[in-house]
Amino acid sequence: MAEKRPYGRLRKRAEFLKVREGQRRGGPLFLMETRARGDMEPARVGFTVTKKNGNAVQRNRIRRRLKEALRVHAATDMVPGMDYVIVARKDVIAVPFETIKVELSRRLRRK
RNA sequence: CCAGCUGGCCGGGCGGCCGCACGCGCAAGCACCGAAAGGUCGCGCGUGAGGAAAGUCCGGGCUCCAUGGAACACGGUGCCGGAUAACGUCCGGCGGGGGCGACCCCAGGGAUAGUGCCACAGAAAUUAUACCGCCUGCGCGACCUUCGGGUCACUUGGCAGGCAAGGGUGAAAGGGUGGGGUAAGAGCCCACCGUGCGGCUGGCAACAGUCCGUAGCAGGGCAAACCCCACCGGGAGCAAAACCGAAUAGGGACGGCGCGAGGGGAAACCCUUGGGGCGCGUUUCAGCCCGCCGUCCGGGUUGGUUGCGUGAGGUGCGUGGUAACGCGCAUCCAAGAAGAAUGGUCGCCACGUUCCGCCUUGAUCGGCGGGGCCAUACAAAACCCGGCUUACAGGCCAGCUGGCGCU
Repeated sequence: MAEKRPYGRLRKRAEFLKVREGQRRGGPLFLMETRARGDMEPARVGFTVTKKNGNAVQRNRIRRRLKEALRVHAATDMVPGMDYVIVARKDVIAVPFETIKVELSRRLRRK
């Protein structure tokens, strides 16, 4: 009842640093870091878009496209008890939206 | 119509579907997360990036800290007057420069307060100077001689002196033009122009003047070189600051148990007291260690809340002012995140661009129809305002200037 959304967000620097200690999954468009917390609470996800990816407008757009793709398509692919950090690369801004959705889903399901 | 100048404005629109943040209303359970503080979950409605939100270059509000005054140091500003909370901003003037003009540009105090710098070229660059040149005299050459000199030549060179007009160098060469003057010249003298100083007139002032007097008058630049003069300036910043407030470690107080010493008692235990322990011979000095439990207090980290948007506020009208702006009245409330909301996707249209065909025209322009492309540029609030600077696809409006044409 309290939790309606199927996943939460990472919001604190300490949480992000924790995930870095976990498993890393490379691939196109972005780097994915994952770590099991050891409980069965809903999955949590965070986005990292560094300054290398452009000015504030471009960084915002990258984060929002990833966020939206995750929400509409890949939310159910995440496993409870896991934390995910998605480190974006510049291509995310130009690639078709469909590509992001497919790639997100594929990488999340990979073990 | 063409070319241009100035000022102002916009910076896509409409609609599906799925979402985000905040506010308000209703609803909600002894619900959930959390140690607490506090937060989360439903439905509806409303609101939700910019002209630069940017760079963080100035100025102010606000917060905390500091603070007796003054001077010095350091930093900043720099024609005058005004506006303002304040400014390095704005407005109106002044001066200088550019443009036919509308108009634009200026880091625009002081270079006889002092110190310093100025490459190359040039004779000389701030105590100015004399290369060529100009002028005078001497001398020299040839001839004659009564040995005193005379005549011719006047060219080249030499020596002594005078000059600063002309040439040449340079970013800059000691006012300019004309005349007098002189061997030749020079403010050496004169007239006019220019300049400095003093006065007068106008202006609050910067400053101006076809006015008067006075000085023969010069000394180029650099003060974003030091400097001088005048004025201004406490420091740090919303990660400011205030409040609420775990565990653990550490601090303090109190109580109990324990430890050492002494005393009492048969013992349990009670009373008094505070020092005691460690090292391998001992003593001294230095060093190190001194427990466990409970309650309370204060500080304080993770965390949370506030700060946080009614303000130097917007709009309209009136009014004072050349203007910046002030005043009065009415009216409106308009983002508030915190790994950071304002989005994703689709459709239609506008706008733009390009191609083709037709019409029109001398040609361009323009009009109509159809197709393709892009779906815009720059750039996203981070406590809040006033500015400056920089970036920007495309477009609109107003006023003005100079041409050309027509009436």
